Amino acid sequence: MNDQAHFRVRFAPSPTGYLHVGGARTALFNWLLARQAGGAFILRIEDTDRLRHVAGAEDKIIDDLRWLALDWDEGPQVGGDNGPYYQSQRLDIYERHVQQLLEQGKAYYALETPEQLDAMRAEARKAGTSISYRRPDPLPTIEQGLAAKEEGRAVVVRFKMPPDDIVVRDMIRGELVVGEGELEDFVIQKSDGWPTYHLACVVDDALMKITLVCRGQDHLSNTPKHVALQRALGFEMPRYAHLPLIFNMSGSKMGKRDKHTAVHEAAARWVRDGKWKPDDIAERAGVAADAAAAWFGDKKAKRKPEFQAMPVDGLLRLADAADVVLPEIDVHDFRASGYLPESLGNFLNLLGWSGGDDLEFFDRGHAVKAFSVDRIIKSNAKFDRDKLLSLNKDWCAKAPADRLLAAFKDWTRAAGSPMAALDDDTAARVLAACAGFRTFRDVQAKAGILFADDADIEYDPKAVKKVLAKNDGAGYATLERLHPELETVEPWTAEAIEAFFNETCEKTGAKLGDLAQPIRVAVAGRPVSPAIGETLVFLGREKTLRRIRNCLDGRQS
RNA sequence: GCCCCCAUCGUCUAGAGGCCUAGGACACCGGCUUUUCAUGCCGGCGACAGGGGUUCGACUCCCCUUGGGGGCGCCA
Repeated sequence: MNDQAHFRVRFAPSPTGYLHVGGARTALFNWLLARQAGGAFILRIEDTDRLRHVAGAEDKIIDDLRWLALDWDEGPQVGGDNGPYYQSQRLDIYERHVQQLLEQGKAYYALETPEQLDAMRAEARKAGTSISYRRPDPLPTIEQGLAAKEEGRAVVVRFKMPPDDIVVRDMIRGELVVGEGELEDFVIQKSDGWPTYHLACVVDDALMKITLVCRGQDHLSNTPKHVALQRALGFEMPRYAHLPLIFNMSGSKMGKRDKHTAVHEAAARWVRDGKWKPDDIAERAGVAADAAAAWFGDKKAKRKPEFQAMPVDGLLRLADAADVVLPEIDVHDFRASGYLPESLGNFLNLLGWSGGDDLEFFDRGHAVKAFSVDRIIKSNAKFDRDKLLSLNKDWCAKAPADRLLAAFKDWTRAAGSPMAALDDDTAARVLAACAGFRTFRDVQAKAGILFADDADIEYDPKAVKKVLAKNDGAGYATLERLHPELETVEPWTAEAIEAFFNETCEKTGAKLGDLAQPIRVAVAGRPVSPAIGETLVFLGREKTLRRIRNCLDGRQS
């Protein structure tokens, strides 16, 4: 019991953008561990990189964690006894520890210039070794370091790596031994006085009494450094669990670059097909015309930094205009695409962990009970969106109606869908009429046009040809015939409308599709919509008749 | 280049020496249901990276090769 009360884990994101799915998985696993043990889950913002910091990113991360229902016991917004929880507010703490190491001779001021460091690295590479920094002999004294600082030179503090073997016990990977001389003296304080990740992380984990550090495997190689620091500072060593990484299906890293690449490929294709001119693209993306011309005429341009730096809103406008669905990378992207947090959480739970049974569809409650570190998988995983899509479909199908409705309303508002204005009852009926959808975007695609302005209808030429124009305009003839009859259908309900269609079929010997499809194309512009009765009810009689009329009036000979 | 980690269907994974004719899910293919698109139901295709050991017996243990990944920053 006491043991459980002392169980403390943390999630420590760096505010350089939205919450990445990999980070979300790490957060989830930590949360699961904490809830299961009855321990504490701490959120700490690692904002020690002033250059890469993105304004407002921490709030976005916090928002996405909340959306995923991963609540924390200590951290931003909730406080706690071990704060502050922003590293940028803990500089005095780090300074104190750096001074301590300095005074004890366990760290020293290092005066090398970037050029000297580069030279050392090149030399090490040639010599076939991975340690490049050579400790100066004799070491600069504290006085010398201070004096150099006075002169305005860039001075950092390096940790003096002790000549010991370091053993890290990882709960997932087992024992990891790093021998003497395999680690170099790394920087613990930058020349601007801010701590590096290694120092800040070790100090905070200790002061925040973290008992288990569960993080991405990309930190595995750093861990021996952390252990050495802990020893030097007299800290207790937490337990470690390094999670496998998550990649794209192609095996590439899931990064925000993927979005740029997707847009670039689409835009370049459109330029090639003559659909767009670089000038149009420049305008939409809000960039200089010559830049756009250079980017989209050049296959390799997508790798250029100027292109990668393209502003996000411009990117989104482009993607929207080009009908490109950007690959989802961040939690935020999945929100925008109309996924349920339940299914994203469920899916992430399955990446790098398995319950050992065939159960794949489960809620958080089950996850808390079933989760365990020894069932975490060692190998990296690929993020299969198809599987997520399928899982989301199942979650939508099984979610309680009120829960689904609430999530749907959130989404319509965020997505700026015309369905955002619907009352609850209608929205619920739309959801029911689209049953079988995979994401809310599917609902939008199927029924959104019914609630949009008439002018927003884009008639799909293929559908018009096949359903309306074919056979000497048989479909148009059907519209002419049904239009007046639809005026008299009473009441205007799905049942009555369906009954009307069925009766007409019986009378004329037509098949339902012969009647419903022309109507569907006329009112939706495409051969896809909910069942014909519901479709027309959502539209209302007036709009139905008007759209059919408009369609007939706009008929091309 | 150096150090480290990993390795079962296309993908996520089950498998802790005989339960394996290697199981499930997604994807894919075929069929059925269906007023469109979906959904749903039924069936099918499909893997132990290669080579050496250890053992009466290896997907399971060991070694090598190959492949994938990470680290080697005044990024985290």
